[in-house]
Amino acid sequence: MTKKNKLLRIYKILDEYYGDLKWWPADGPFEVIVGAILTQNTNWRNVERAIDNLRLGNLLSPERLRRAKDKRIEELIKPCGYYRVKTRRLKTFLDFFFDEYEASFEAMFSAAWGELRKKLLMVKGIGEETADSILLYAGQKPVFVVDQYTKRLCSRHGLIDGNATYGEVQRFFMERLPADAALYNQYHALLVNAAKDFCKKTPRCSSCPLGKMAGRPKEDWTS
DNA sequence: TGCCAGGCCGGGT
DNA sequence: ACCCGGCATGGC
Repeated sequence: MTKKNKLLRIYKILDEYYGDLKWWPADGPFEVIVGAILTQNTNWRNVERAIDNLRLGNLLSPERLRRAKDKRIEELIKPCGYYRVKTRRLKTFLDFFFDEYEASFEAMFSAAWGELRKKLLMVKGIGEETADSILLYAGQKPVFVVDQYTKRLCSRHGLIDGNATYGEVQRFFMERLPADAALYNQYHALLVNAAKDFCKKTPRCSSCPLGKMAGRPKEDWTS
């Protein structure tokens, strides 16, 4: 079996198990980006509260959020933690967004995504995962997103080395899968769900839909 | 009750 | 090139 087919087979198993997870389905790009920043090292549940507060405060637009006082934003996003640094990161992104693209998402996403990725990484508060989440989930660019869940599930299943870097894990997927944003979107969501359900510190491998794959030697998966 | 959650930065080796 | 402390709230 080819490398590509093995990752697609994992995908198929998880996709049939979970169905279409529809991460960030109909929210506009701005809400996606706000969520990507607010969820840094934070439970999504708490992020939902913060975003709801921003919406109720009528601040879920680039123009209004940019004008809002830091103190007001801090109060609204408090539930998701790190509220001072995250307020600063939202404002810093907005400065970039207005200065470089005149607050146009179409302009921002029109360039080649590799160039946009480099620019996003220069924005204070946007690292690799946040940049890639913006590219994939807000811009529908074919960029595979990696997080702690992805790394843990992959290393538990012998797909990657436990101390592989972000770029190494990302390349592992992107070299073996077609460059398809819809596929990457669903795949990442599936990996996160599977890791949460079966791949915690006390794993539940017996009920994992990938159970038959667990514990196999690495060569079994990457050859 | 402590540990963890969809990271990132800055300063130190 | 890594390694670490700081950032902060809510859930189990």
